[in-house]
Amino acid sequence: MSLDKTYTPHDVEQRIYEQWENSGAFACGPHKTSGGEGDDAYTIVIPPPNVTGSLHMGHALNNTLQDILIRYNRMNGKDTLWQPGTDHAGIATQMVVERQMEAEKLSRHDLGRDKFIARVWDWKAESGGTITRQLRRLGASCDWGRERFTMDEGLSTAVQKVFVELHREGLIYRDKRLVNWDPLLHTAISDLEVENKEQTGKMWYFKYPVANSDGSVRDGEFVTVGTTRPETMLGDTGVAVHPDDERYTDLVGQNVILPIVDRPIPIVADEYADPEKGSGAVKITPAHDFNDFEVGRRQDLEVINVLDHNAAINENAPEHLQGLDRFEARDAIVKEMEGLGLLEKVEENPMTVPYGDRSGVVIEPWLLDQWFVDAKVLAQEAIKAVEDGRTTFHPKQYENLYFEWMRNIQPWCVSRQIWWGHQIPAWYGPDGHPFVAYSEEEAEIAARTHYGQDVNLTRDPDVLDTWFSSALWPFSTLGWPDETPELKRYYPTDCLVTGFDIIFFWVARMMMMGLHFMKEVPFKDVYIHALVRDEKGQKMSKSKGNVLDPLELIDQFGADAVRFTLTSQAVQGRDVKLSTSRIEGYRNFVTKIWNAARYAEMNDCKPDANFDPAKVDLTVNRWIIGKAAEACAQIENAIDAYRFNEAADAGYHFTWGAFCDWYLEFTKPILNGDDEAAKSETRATMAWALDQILHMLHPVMPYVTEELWTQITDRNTQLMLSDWPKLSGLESADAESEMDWVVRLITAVRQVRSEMNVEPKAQLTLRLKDANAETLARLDTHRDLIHRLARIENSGALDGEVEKGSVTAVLDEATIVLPLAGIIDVAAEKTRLDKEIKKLDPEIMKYEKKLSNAGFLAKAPAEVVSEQKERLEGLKADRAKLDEALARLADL
RNA sequence: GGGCGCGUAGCUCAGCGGGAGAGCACUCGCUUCACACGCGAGGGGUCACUGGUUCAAUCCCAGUCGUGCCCACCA
Repeated sequence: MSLDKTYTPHDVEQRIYEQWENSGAFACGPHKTSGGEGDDAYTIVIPPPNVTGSLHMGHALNNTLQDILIRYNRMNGKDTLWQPGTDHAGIATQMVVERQMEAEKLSRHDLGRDKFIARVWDWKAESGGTITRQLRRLGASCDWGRERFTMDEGLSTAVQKVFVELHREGLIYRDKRLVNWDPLLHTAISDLEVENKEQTGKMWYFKYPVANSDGSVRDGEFVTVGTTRPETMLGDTGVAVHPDDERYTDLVGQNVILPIVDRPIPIVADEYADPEKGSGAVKITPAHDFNDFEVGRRQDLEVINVLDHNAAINENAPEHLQGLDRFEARDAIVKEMEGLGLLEKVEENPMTVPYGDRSGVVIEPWLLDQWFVDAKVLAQEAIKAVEDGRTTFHPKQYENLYFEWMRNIQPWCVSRQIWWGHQIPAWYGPDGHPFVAYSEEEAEIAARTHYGQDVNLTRDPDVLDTWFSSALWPFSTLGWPDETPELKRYYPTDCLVTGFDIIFFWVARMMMMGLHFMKEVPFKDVYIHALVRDEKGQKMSKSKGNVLDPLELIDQFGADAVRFTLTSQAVQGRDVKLSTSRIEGYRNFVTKIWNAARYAEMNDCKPDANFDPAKVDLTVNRWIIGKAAEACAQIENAIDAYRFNEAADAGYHFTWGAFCDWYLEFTKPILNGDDEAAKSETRATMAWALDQILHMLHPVMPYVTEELWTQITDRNTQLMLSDWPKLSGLESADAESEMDWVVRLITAVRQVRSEMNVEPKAQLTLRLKDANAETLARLDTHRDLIHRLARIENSGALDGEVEKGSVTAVLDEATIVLPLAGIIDVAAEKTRLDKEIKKLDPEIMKYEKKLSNAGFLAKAPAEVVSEQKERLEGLKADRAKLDEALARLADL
């Protein structure tokens, strides 16, 4: 079998993936690699994508990084579990299905709850597999046999148990308070689901007439209040002034008449009113403003709700305004106030307006009975766990973000007035008393005890916030509340890989729930990666329509190229901006690897099981082995520190810069020669080095490496299950310095050739002047490859004078002499030398200045001083040789 | 109003107390027996600005300007 001339990812990827998956290679369990015992577990739970979703760039980055960690640890002998699954995404999914039904002119209420939910399940069955198929295309090595869905039976049991237990502990409670109401979706949402947007709005100043004690209006006496939402004035039940505000001292305790409504409302003294702002008096609308609600509680004000669930004016308002939409009502009220002569002024006002992140409409604070989680209590241990390092964030600075939010955490409103989700396990008696229980039967028993007789119970129609079930993901997917072997083995998980945008939504809540129910952190490390943004630096989102499709890129360039690009960009704390040219560049890298493998194959370089990299003779071979060891260590260190870009870099540079650019060229003379022993060692070394490359790059580029692994050998194994290289100790300093010299010699000759416009085909003579014995020995050892790569036909030491018409270059103690009589272009050579000198002189001055600085000599570490001295001497010697060369040139 | 981050080659970005780097783009030269998705050579940067610490600052500190994001109940 021989390798195809070109690598076509499209043909290969699907086949390879099926082979992996069908062989059971993804499955967890202590049966993995050939060498590893698999004693240590390594676990990652996938951030479950929305079941409605399809793969976007953020997923691609997120899952590429997880796959790197998983594949790397799997190769290192760990029993790895990458737990996959999807999220039911309550509101998002319900919206998708409702939108579909709109085409049939159906609402969910036409169907009824049961039928609607059945329809969502149908939809999930039909298109719920999209994203997991797409993750497969990316190459994700998840244990698909363990795939979970947040509304699976087992996970639903976990949700129920958590709700019931937290309720019994008093950490979930029902409360009537203002919540963020989405008037389009008709549900409450949590604080986090509200997006505050900067806008320029208006501030209207209304005059409220002051009333006499008998209720009549005092002529010409008003209290001015400002508002950005005039429609809420219909629900005003008070006006607050600061207790120390002397302007209003006399009015406290009296009433104003609320215009339009003609209701007397009290003027109260409350520190909430800021004398500095506006008139110093503020209207209080407890039913429609979070602050006002608090003031109302303190001041015992009436709470009058004037909006219905659509945020239209309801029956508590004057008849002529009822039924108007909130914004229509706003206009109408302003107009009416103006007509009454009670509009003092209107100002432009910069403000932040709350929008629902799903619906995109303005959110209304609305008074409702809802279920709340006492996050303040649960946060305590979660804060501690990060403080004491049981869980560590990478990069570390995200811990601040976490702390800040956790320390100021608010009660978490978890009930949602939608149908798709986990229905809250609460039943109400006739008087509305709630019974939280595992089943209706249990609730009935509790009710019987409570009421002393059988009563009819009604189940709470609400469902839980989607993030409630996501918060349990690290243990619910492992079987909790059952004490499964998996739970014991894989919890706590090792690393959570996610974007900073869901630290609050998800990470924080997993920490709270994990610690509360498992008594252990859900993950030891949290790796926060950057967001993949669009070219304007904006977050990609479906609603903005600026989403790039990773699948198209995979089609175009292959999954490996896309993965490598994302990895090379995955720098801690910096956003990823994708450019096609970059992906193209790494697609070329994939091709390069392929071609290198083809070359090895053509030269009969087959892996030899008996090859021992510690026992090779030839310097070139020891050199590439040492380089492989270095690269491998760099990759290990990089992955261990979650510096993915550095891992990608190290692999790239070793493969292309060392192996392809130099090693394959270095060894051509050997492979074409007739020294059988050298040939055989070199073949084995090349095959070995290529093997190391396949291993090292596998976590990032699984497909091409696996394909080559299976194609270039007849070993019946999978690369993904083979052992990570253990190369420490194979580094070779002497081979390194020797080959480095060869590289510099060749480069120097090439430079001269290029700048002198020497005919590319011309074979030159090379002489080394003033070369020491070691240098001459090196020339001798590597003569063949030097001749080949620098196009030299004859080389050796130069004993006499440099002959006229030679070009020279400096290489350590020696001078490279290239007799170019007849070819040399004097002017060009002078230009070249001048250029060199121009580069050197400022350098020399810099070091001279530094070394003449007494402070430097006295305070800098000795090794720094001597190093700088050496550097200066080297530069000076180079400079002297350049002068000599110039002098010789003058003779011509 | 708080908080976090960023400003390094034309573009996208690494690096970071003692010799300025990569990919792409650009220039020149190559059908060199793996690869033109290639090979070789090259041009290009007061490392935003100002001040401080230090023997030494692109790197540490302070401030300024520009820019991005997160949080916040500002009538």
